[in-house]
Amino acid sequence: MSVTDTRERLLEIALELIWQSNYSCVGVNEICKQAGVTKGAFYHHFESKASLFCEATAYYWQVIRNDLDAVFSPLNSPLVQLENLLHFLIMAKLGNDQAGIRGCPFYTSGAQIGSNEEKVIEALELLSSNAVKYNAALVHGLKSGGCLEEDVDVDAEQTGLLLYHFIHGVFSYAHVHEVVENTKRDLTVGIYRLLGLKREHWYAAEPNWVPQQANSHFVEQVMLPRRSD
Amino acid sequence: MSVTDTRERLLEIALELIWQSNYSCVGVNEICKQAGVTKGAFYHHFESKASLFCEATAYYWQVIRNDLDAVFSPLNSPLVQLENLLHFLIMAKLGNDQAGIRGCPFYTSGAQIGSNEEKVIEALELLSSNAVKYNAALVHGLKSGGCLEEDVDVDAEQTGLLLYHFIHGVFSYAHVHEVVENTKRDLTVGIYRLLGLKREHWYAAEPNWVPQQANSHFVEQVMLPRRSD
DNA sequence: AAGCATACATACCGGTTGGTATGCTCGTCA
DNA sequence: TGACGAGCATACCAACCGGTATGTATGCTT
Repeated sequence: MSVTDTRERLLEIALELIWQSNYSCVGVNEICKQAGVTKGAFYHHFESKASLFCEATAYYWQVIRNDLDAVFSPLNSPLVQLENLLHFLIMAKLGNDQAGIRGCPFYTSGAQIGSNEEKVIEALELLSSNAVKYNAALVHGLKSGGCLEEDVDVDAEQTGLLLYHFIHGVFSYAHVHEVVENTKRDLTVGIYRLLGLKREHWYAAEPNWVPQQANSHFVEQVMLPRRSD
Repeated sequence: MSVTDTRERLLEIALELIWQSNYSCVGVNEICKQAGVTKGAFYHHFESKASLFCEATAYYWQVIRNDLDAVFSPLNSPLVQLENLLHFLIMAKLGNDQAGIRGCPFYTSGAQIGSNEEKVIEALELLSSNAVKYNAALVHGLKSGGCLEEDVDVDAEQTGLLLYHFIHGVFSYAHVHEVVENTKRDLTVGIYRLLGLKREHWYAAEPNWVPQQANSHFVEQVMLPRRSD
């Protein structure tokens, strides 16, 4: 195993475990066990569990921003971008098999970290603000394209934030209650409505986004009970 | 202290602590300490931490359903009900002082409980399904009153669920990131949009709901660091 | 007054947590 | 060839976790 391998492996496993469960439920021991390394290796590469978490957020963002850039590629019309987003969300959170639901690995974790660890909160804020920026750009494109109902006193930035809230609300619920069936439908309708998408554009475009091979290693399966049993 | 006092006190303190933080971060020791009782008393009244949590959900529901019934009183027009809901949410989550943000005490807790403890998941599901019912009733009323944009293929039940997702998304975020300023505005706009509320009814009615005195004891302050430091 | 159950208080338990101290094994370079 | 640091493995730690065993004060019943 090369030098950077162990480190990356720890990051990936940690992400996967936190994704399936959440920060406070995932112990250092469990991470090491799944990664096939010892605690000595862990604390050789990371100074603390929180530190790992910080680096994992950056790592996570680095991974998904490629996908997001593809989803929101300027080559795609705003309507295609929208359908791409929906497709991306469904794939990322539910996966191909639609077996288990992953929450956002970070969304529910914020409240579980000591408030003294400001670095972590900052990392989370960077993540969410970036996500909102993508959303806002989408809104802006749709608006310019005349796809949205007129709405003078609400700007793209705010609508992007509304989308962010809603999306995480949906998946957070789905993650906890393990219901899948209506998730895609609810997600779609909710986003359409929050956008104020004109009715004639509902389900109008076909998504052209496909998961990038480069990320498939990231979604490799790690077997463990979903919660802390 | 009377017999039922200790028990109720434990329930209330536990709720308050979970509210400010979350299930897995709140220990039995901390609950006992804040409640001013010993562990012996705790395990005299509750057979486990999870059991307490179950009873707390029921207790919580019993408390807020009075408020919800007042918010959604048939004496109020649907538009007033809507504004009441907004008012209620802001008051319940942000409080009068707008100092700290409380997440829903249960929303983020689901993922932190052993999956073997099915009872807890059931209790949570009852809670959320009840909330959705209230929302759905509101949607139905607004629709009957002709306040909503026509939307043939989305029923009241589904819209109620969308509202639920969005609301919890907003407060979950606010709770973690401790931002308050735009919460009320975002919440309002998002709900209006998800409802498809006709533009002429935005901000149209005045809420007539006021917090019930009976619940004020429930929101008593408990001092502790917000997260598990 | 005897008997007994309720309502706790105190002390303690095994297991797990995040974190550390120490030692070993390599490849590298003087 | 020998010093040395990077990259770990092993063993261990105090703190804390949820939970329990046992003692005790109080009040009700008979």
